Amino acid sequence: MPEHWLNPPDLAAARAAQVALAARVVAEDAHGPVRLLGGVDVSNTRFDPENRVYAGIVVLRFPELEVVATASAVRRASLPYIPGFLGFREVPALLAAWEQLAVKPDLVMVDGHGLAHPRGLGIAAHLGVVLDIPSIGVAKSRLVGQPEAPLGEAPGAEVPLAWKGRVLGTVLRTRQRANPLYISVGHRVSLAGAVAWVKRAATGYRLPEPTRQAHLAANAARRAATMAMPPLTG
DNA sequence: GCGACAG
DNA sequence: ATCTTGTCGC
Repeated sequence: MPEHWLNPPDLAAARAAQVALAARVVAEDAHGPVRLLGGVDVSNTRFDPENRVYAGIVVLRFPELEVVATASAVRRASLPYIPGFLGFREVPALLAAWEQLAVKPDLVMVDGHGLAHPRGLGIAAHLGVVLDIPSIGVAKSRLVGQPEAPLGEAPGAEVPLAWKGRVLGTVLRTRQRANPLYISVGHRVSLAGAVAWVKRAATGYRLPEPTRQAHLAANAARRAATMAMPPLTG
């Protein structure tokens, strides 16, 4: 795997890497039975001169949705947050956490977009292709595209997310009176399959359990590290 | 040139 | 993403 797929020298190289990686995305259900669902997320500390990012990964048994494994890792981000280049900022830390995982999941839900990205390589697709594992993008807001029609207010309501005449994902309402989620293919999963998995992992909260638990894990890792820091004196 | 812009 | 407790509404 080319080094610049994770740490490009500049944005031009990052852009080229995304195009190359996007060509490797498999938008079809190419995976075995899913007994273990994974959830990944990253937490940031604001005003941190060191640009540290805390990655959290959780593994849940399906269909029970009980957490059976957790892992976390801290890395210094090589880039600030730039819309469209989130993967380069968070994937390295996620890979470090992945290595710490005692048991690997059969499919992972990522906090962010997959194919619903300007170059078809949101963080979910980025992570999926680099690890070559089934992945799904579960974003809380849109990056590109617009809903093709008004979204129903009932949980389960969904509408295609279109951009430039193409359907890149699905806008899905998982909870009444809560903003919808933006689901898209990450890798080795079809859009229909991605939406189905998110629904199967829904528990009444806005976020599906894998991503919800990953968010908690990432925050826990950050707080633990922060509280371990020696107090400033003088 | 201007506005939009995952986490 | 993050700063932050209680509070209003379903």
